Amino acid sequence: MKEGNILNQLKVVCSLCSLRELCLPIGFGPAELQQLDVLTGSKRHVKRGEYLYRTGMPFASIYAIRGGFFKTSILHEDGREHVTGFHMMGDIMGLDAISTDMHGCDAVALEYSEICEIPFERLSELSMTMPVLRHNLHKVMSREIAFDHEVMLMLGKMRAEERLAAFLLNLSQRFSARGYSAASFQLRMTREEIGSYLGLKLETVSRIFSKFQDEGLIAVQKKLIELKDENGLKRLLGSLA
Amino acid sequence: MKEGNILNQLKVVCSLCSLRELCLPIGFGPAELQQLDVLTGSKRHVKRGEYLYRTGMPFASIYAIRGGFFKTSILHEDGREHVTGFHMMGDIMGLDAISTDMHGCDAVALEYSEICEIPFERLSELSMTMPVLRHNLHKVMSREIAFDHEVMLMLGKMRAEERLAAFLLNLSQRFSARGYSAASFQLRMTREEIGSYLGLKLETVSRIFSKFQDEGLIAVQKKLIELKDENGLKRLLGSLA
DNA sequence: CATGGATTATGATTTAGATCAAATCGTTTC
DNA sequence: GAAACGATTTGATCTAAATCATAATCCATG
Repeated sequence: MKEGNILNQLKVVCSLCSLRELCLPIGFGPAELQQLDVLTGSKRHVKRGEYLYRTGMPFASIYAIRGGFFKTSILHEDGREHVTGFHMMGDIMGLDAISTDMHGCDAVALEYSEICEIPFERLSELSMTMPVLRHNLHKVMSREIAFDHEVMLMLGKMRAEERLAAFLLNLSQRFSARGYSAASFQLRMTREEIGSYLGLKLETVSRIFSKFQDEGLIAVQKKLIELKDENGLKRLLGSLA
Repeated sequence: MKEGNILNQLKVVCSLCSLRELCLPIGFGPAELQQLDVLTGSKRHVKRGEYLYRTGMPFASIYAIRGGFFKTSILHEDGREHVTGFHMMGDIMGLDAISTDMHGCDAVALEYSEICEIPFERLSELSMTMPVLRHNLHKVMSREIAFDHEVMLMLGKMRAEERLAAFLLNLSQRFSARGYSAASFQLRMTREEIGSYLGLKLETVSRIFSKFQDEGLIAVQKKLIELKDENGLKRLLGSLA
């Protein structure tokens, strides 16, 4: 890792740019940064409720979230909708579309959001000459695969309470990694959307929030969640029976 | 798509090599094929029950299955195991490990298998100068992400019978794509492993196999499955209620 | 700021699938 | 080839979460 020191210096340089720091984590030289600027030129904002892309639309770009909150969901033939993920600042969306050249899910903003559009073909070409960029792209895709496997474990093996605990802890950890409070945050999605993501019904989500509150694990006020006993939630997760 | 004709010719050239055709789908020139041969030099065989890799082992290579059958699974703290996938000839395993430089799941051979080990760093470097290889690598990773989302929909929204139907149709389709019979195949995994993958108990899997048989949808003889009414299974999948 | 449509909370009842239990079938081992 | 073990099938019972139902609350918009 001879590059280590240089990378650490650059970390400071690009600390203000969420894309560089979070999406395609740091490690570029000044010349490379210029190229990246060209790449990430196209910024867009998406209003609450607006679709960033829809199933079936031709794929050309992936999207890095600069700020805001999204959900992605797939639609089954019979009309059932399943929320496949919630995405926040620094996350990259649209990676699932590369294989088919067509978006395979819908992406909706759950609040006013700003994204930057990254033409995938250009990114791929750039990655040719920029080993760090290439590595980061692979890392981002790989992380999504690994995370999806965790979600499968959750959907396939956990009980409702465990799913909710895992969900809250994951949200907390992600907010925390972005510099926001780990203990207190605003939910951007409805109980129904949480339920859809976790394979539960909204009533079950609501009931368990109430139960967690009664047990002193969290405090719920509509969409504001406070984690009162993080370890309690973790214990709930790790234990059998 | 000016490359189209060339690619089609090459398709024939490498039609005998499962790796080239299926894993990193076709599109290489003769010179590039030589380089690929260097890359894919390391072949290994894995006996039934043997681990190809385990959670926590350092990541260096991804693995292309030349023949045989694998399952991958993750272990929860409390001992619960969840099967995250079944993998056959042409599939690539280990992509989830790139992000952490460490394998995040176990890969076990369910029958005698042959794999070829692809040092990821070298593949990544090669992809620098071989646009088609680069594109295919991205496609393979993207396909896994998209497929995982389908699995989430299955685990989160489908009833037990629908999951089994989806599972059987997916297996059938994959065998078919590899030149085997779509209508008749041998299961390599136990009812318990199917259950683990689908978020069901082995008794439920067994009961539904029996039910499907009674309804004339399939014929089951231990591990040999015959799809008697593919459309019936598809109907089961697409319908509400 | 009033009105109507979402969203949430909570209770009563139902049900799909889990759990518990036992018998059968297969296959590996000694 | 008998013993032992694992895998499968099938039945009876139980339970976690779904469904149905109602009320309360929120909040979006004219």
